[in-house]
Amino acid sequence: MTDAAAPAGPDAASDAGADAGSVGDRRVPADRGVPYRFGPTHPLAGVRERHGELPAGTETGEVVTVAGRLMLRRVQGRLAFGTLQDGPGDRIQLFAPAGSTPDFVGFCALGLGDWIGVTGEVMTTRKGELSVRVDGWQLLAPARRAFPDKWHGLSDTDTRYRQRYVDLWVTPEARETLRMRSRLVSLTRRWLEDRGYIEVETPVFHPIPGGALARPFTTHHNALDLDLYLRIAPELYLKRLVVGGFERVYEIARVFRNEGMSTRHNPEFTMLELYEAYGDYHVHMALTEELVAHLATELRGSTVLTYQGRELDLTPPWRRATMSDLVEDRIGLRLDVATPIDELRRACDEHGVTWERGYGPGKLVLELYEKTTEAAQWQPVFVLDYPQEVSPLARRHREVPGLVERFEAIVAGRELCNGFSELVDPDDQRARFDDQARQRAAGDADAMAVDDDYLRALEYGLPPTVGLGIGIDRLVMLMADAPSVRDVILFPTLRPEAGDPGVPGDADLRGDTDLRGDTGDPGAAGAAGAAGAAGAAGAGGARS
RNA sequence: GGGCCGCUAGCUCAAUGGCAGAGCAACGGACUUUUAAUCCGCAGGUUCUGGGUUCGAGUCCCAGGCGGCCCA
Repeated sequence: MTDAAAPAGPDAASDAGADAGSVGDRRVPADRGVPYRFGPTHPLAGVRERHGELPAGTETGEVVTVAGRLMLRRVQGRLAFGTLQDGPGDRIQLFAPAGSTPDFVGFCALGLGDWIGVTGEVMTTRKGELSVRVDGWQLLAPARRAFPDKWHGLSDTDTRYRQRYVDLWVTPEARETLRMRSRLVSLTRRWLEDRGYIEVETPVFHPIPGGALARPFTTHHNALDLDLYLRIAPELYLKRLVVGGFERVYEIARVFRNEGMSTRHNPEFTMLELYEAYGDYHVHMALTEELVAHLATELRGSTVLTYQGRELDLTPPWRRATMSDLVEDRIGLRLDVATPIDELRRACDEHGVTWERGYGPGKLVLELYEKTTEAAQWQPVFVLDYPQEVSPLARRHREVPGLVERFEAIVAGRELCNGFSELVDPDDQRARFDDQARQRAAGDADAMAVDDDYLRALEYGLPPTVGLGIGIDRLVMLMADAPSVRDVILFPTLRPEAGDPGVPGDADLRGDTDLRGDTGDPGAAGAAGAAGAAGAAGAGGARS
């Protein structure tokens, strides 16, 4: 590997280096002298691995080609030092004596943040700092905007989220968190596939929003002249696949819920959903705790970790407790779906839980649990056996009337996952849908609608099946010790920046437009407001 | 939706109601072993927006925008 000729050898690099001397002038077109391809021989961590501890003043004789951004620079007359950083966040010093560095002046004129490629011998300085001597170098991309303060980085969270491309360079925690997310997803895929699960992709556009109690986003298909919903859950499609004979399926699904935003809620988020034929909810409780323990071990080196300064022990098995038991522990009242409704309402009033007339006993119990008990659970616990009233897709409890075989794992006071023995009886499912439709008609925007095709699928036969949804964003928050969901999402949903010309005029969004600039008549766009006019102006400007 | 906090140079931050500043970055110069290099010089502003109070507003008041935290 290392002996292979570097695509940009010292000679080639020095030629380009001479050309790059003009780079100090930021008005030069961005790709002047920038190659179409570059071939680093090692990531910076690789250079460090190969030359761990060397005495000061060593010349290794090994020539490497590395690339990254110039993050620091110390020019000292006839000798210059630079600090190169690469994508994974590793750094190495560049050592550039005027006598041997091609276009030394150009090298010294590089700006902080510029991408460069460097070829040279690995060595250590008199102080023992591992360095690459700049025998050849090449500009790969100038940073035409000033990089943030080299010491303080970015502090404004808004800017960090909006300009993640900068944040990832200057905020190590952001880089580590978001790279950890990627590894977590990858590990999850491998782990599931090792257990016979196959990954599928089901539609994002749903004619009927289903699979969860949540408010959907709407969109419109022009050619079909059809309103569609962005999915709030992939659940009903995945269970169709179990009917179709995919006995173990999973999807890492981006879902969309048109609800409030907070440190725990982004309008679009990622849910792992999986379904396993022949299993009941005990199967997926075991799977959940094993998967999470596996991820914790791989990502954090232990199943015991700290989240926001508090210890969290994810070692299986996790505690299992019924909702009624947990509520009783918390507020000292034995309540369940068989409790008279007046008593439940009184308990709500006593604990400051708001309720509505339409709430049945199940909804009241759930509200009480969520408002008084859920956030108090820190160590992982499987909360078992939810009211049927609030679980329209879950199978009746095999022993307790009015309940279903459903569980949620609560970790650090928050719901991490939700699973249940799936409702397999089409008649029962139709009754549940009808009940939901009544609630919907009564004004509950979160309630489900009847999905006839799903019922038809059930009529072909869904075997005993268990299903599970795990919130990937929240899982990453736990693993990365992140306080906000926005820290684990590369580009969290934000309002557009003020004066953002990126919003096209309303006319541009209608069907038969050919060119944005031509249809955005500022006069006609008057009703569409300033954003429309700005959009048209922006498009026109870009074309001139 | 409510409460509190924040918004000043590219970045990080100052500024009793009295000439809007510093460090870093940029720009010019010195410097051959630095580690956030150092030193000299120079330039940089719609103080988020719009009103108001005042002789005078970054600062006080009102409205709005964006963000953060807490609550619902």
